[in-house]
Amino acid sequence: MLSKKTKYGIKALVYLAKQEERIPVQISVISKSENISQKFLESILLTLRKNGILGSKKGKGGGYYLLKEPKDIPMTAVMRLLEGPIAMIPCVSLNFYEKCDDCPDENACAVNKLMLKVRDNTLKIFRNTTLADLSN
Amino acid sequence: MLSKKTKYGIKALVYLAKQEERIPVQISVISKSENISQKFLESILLTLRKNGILGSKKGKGGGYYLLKEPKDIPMTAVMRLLEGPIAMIPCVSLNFYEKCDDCPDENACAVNKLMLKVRDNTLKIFRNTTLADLSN
DNA sequence: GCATTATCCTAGTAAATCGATAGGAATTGA
DNA sequence: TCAATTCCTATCGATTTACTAGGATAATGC
Repeated sequence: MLSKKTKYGIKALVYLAKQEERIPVQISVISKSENISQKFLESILLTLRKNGILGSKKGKGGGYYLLKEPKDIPMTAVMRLLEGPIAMIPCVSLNFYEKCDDCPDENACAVNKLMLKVRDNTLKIFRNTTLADLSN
Repeated sequence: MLSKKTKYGIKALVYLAKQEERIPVQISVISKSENISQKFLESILLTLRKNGILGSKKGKGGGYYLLKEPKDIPMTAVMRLLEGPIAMIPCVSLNFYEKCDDCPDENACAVNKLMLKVRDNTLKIFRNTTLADLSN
């Protein structure tokens, strides 16, 4: 299940991508437009900034803005930041790999086999979708 | 993230599918073979039985067995039973649809658009994969 | 400089979900 | 009757989720 954090984060990014110019947009503006709790959105934008997706400016006329062009922001980056692993199970994750306690042999595991297929497909979608694709 | 419930459920089903004959297998046998807590597995097999995937027999020589041939059990059924929705967000779910509170127009929603694509792909995999495919 | 307007940062918290566990009732076979 | 097994309900600690609170910090404009 996609968390609200990720959902709101994507919506905010799309909102920023749709702006004509890359000038700072205040949290309050985005939160009102997208019906997101302002304080919650604040924490989400903060992590996006800390991880190089957004830039920010403090004080009057401040706010958040995209650091790159929307076409250069793949959804893999956004998903991994906000949601965590793209795989449904750690033993098939590229970036968050972990061995299963109960499983003696991954190659013989049916769950591994199935979830690997799912991950491959999902990954392909997120890799081939950028913020630009979502904001048209 | 795939829950342990689903993971264990799939493993148990694969174990049963691999049996030569459709005779009852005890919970304790499966739990030992697959390294699953017996009590937890018990509750999982119970829901699989209550939903027409497994049959059971009580008393000595009792246990659980598949009610259908592995090739006739698609992963969609198993996933929906144990994990719930296949979609990552309710607004693109076929069997567990729910409208988003914050979203005035689904068709204009970027998250909806993206997650619909993911669901389509994942669904295709689960539909085309049966228990038989996993137990070879 | 000082007030205002914003982000920055750390904590906390209520509710839900997860991953079990406990304990006994019901049923079956020998 | 007894032992083996599933059936069923209830509970529980830990973790995660979706926020909220409250102030620190920085930039702007007068």
